Amino acid sequence: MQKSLMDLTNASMILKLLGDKTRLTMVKILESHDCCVCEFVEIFKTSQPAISQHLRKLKDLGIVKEARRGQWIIYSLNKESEYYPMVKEILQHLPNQDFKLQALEEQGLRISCE
Amino acid sequence: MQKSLMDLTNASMILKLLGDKTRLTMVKILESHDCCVCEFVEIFKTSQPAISQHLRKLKDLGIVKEARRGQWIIYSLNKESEYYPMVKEILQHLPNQDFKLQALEEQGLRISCE
DNA sequence: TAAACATATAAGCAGATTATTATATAAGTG
DNA sequence: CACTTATATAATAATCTGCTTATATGTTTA
Repeated sequence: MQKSLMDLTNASMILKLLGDKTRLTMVKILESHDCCVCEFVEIFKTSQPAISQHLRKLKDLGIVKEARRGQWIIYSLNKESEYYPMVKEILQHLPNQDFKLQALEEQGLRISCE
Repeated sequence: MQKSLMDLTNASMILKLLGDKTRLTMVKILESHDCCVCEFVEIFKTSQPAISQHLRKLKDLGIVKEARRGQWIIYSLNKESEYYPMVKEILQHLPNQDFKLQALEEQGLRISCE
């Protein structure tokens, strides 16, 4: 069972990054659905800059990537990241968060980004 | 492939705990060998209180456990922890750190705790 | 092109984190 | 029992983190 090995410096950086409940939840959500910033703002009931800053950190280490679509910027998991294998395994220990996006949909708030 | 599920609050706490290079290395070392505090002090070239404090945090969340043996306190991974399954998987992505203990042995510093 | 919307960046602050120094506790030894 | 060794705890200082407010950038639309 050989797994992709990463050095301890990088590994601890990634774990610290995921060691924040907001960011960890973001990444878990992105595991099943791409999302734009405004959706995260709704989900986490926090300010847009706070969300942007979390996403920036995730992007800086290559965990997520962004793609502009009109005025929205859609974030997704970067499955090409050298860290993705470990991240994916971690996510498998976490409960699905789809209900959070479903709640948005019921409020009609998800449509805004489609 | 159902894994042990943990809630996001606890998961982020564990990841934050492991998101420190010293602690992550400690846990990786403990994966293959029990260790006492004085060995960690040698390995990390840092102060004894700093090591004690890292171990305290790991112990507080149940990642490691301690056992007194004479004047030494031997730390080991707590495999009964509800978090152990995830921790174990994370460790599998990290390079073996046995060489650190071997270096101690060559200096005759490991014997002190045996 | 001005206004509205979505997002990013910058600056500043409060709370958390980690290391250090000093001291306390506990066990072993002469 | 004094002394040494191993470890823990407390207090403190320096650094880091994450949030807020304010503002800038970029896109769409009237």
